[in-house]
Amino acid sequence: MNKKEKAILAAKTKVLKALAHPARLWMVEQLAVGERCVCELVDGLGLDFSTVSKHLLVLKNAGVVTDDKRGKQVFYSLKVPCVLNFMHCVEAVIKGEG
Amino acid sequence: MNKKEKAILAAKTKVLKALAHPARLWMVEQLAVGERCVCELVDGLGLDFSTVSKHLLVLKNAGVVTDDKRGKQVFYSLKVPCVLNFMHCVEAVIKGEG
DNA sequence: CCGTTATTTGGTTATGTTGCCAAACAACAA
DNA sequence: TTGTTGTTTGGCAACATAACCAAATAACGG
Repeated sequence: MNKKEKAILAAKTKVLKALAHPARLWMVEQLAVGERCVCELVDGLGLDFSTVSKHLLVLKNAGVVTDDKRGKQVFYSLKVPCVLNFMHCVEAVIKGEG
Repeated sequence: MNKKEKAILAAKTKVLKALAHPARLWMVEQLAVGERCVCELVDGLGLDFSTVSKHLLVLKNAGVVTDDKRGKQVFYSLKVPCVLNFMHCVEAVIKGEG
């Protein structure tokens, strides 16, 4: 495995890691429906504002979501909708497990 | 979010977490080509046997791979090939980043 | 300007993950 | 049986992650 291959692997891992947390995955599924402000996500999750904000930063750094500040609120939306397609496969894995 | 929804979310997260490590992702990509014994994966990764074995256990517990002992060797293979399809999407995310 | 609301940043503590080593186990050969 | 090879398990030290609180920042209204 050379350096370039390692870098690609690290980049892919970053995306997967970003999705691999219940709160973040839930938010991604919400954003699939449509954009949400941070406050809506906080309400839905029942976590601290700061915690949600940090989770959103992880998703943003991974390139999964974008943010758009409008007035006092920040709206997040899904940047790459195909992310959801592979949830079907994840569900297939879960069923194969039982 | 009720208990059932939380359980489903946790199950999905387990699969994503299993994939969200460079060594494990690399192994999954290898297994997509065909089954491999642990020793081949150890050689490819340059990690300790015990480390690789534990990574494989994570993938197995997540339902991503299966193992088959033949003689002294254990062969691992991809249980749910669709897992690879979504790598295309992950690559799209990476490109969107640059 | 001052206060209020929405969000982010910093810091701390608790918890989880990773990798190595050593030891145990399993299958086979001598 | 003893040795050898391939693999798993247990344990520990290093490091990463997640949650909360408190404080900082940003946008707006009075």
